[in-house]
Amino acid sequence: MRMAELSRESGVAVATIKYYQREGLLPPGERTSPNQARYDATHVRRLRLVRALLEVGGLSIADVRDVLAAIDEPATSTHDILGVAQHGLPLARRDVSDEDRKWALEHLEAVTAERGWQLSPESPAVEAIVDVLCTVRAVGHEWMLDSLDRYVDAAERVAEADLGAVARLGSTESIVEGAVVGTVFGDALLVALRRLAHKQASRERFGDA
Amino acid sequence: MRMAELSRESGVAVATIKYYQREGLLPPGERTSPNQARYDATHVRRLRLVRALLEVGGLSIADVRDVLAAIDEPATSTHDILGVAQHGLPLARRDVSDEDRKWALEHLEAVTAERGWQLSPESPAVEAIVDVLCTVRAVGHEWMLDSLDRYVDAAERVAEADLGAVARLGSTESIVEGAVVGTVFGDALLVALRRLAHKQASRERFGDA
DNA sequence: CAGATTGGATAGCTCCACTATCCGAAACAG
DNA sequence: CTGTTTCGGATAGTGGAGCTATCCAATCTG
Repeated sequence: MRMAELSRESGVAVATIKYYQREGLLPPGERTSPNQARYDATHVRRLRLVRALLEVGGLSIADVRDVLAAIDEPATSTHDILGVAQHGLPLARRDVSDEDRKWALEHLEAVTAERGWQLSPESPAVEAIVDVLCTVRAVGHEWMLDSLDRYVDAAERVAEADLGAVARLGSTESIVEGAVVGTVFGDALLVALRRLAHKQASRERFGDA
Repeated sequence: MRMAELSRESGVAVATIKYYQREGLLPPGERTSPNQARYDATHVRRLRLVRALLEVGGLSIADVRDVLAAIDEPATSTHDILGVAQHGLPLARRDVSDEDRKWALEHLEAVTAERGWQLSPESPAVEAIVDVLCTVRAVGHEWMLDSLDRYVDAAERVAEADLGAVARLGSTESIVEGAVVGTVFGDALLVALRRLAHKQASRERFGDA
């Protein structure tokens, strides 16, 4: 297929496809002559993934480029597939004071220790959690920490499901793509489900007014 | 306090504070003369909340304005406090075909029915979930649906914790602010904890390589 | 062969979240 | 009281992100 068909198939404007090519989000087509190229189903698929990461995942163009680079790497050991998937995925960050950071880390350790989790305070995930906890305190809503244990519990459960799902993927296809997709869209799914669960729990607790 | 001190106290540049005032994110100070004003601790607090919603919550200026408007409304019944909090909070949306939408809704109903959840297909949360499910299918990763039940379970658990926490807030102060803060920062917290849980689960499953 | 389409390069657009400058009035230091 | 700062308010400008539009010569299509 050529540019126009790729555009029709994927629902992305021609000019936008060209832009994505320039930005390295879409590999070049197979050349048929010095200034003509042909595309195939892999390009359609990649384009759909790019749009999904941008729209649902809320990633920036640069984030998408990093994530795709991870996907296109030859698969590493099963153990760090999720690590590779996480590498390049953004988490909200903030600067907070060292005292605050220490305070938050202690709280986090308090609830993860009993589960035997090993925290490396330098890891992006821990830093992001610490940032959120500090922010919550800064706006005067420390009470949220009371629920931290339940949050950790919920995160543990979905993570187990995620690991199981990824392990079930045959290693023939791109497990890494599965891990990335699962991570990004899993976030969006979890957030939306939480909203729905709020409504439901509120209905159960306070009746149908 | 006056502008300079408000700026120092909150860590936000004077020009930015003026911008937030223009955008309606910060109420005007108390006038002491036709062109002078005085600010107090409520302004510092509000400013910190605005920054937190922007940076951690990833909200736009317009979203923050909507959320603050909800917070400043006189409190309604306990039942729909979370509804008010949700109103104005964004969820990723996409356009998908009606067939896809129907397919996703059936899957969602399949796992929520046994919990006795009532879905209104028009609600933002349901629409967002449907969008994500359709997107997951569009990029060829339907296997994620196998975990949907576990996700719903996790969402239900955190929602219960959230409701409990909000109910524990005395009605004297702004419960609505608590609900908004809990919703927005709870999202960020859950997402970051999931990343950490992935690492931990991967370590347990595949050993320490 | 005529007209449309292609890949590629470049310039421009809109939106967003600030940021900088200017002004005349008020505050403060001496 | 005087001279310097700081104030609020208004207006214009900045830089980045994510496209979008235009132009070109080469190539494909009927």
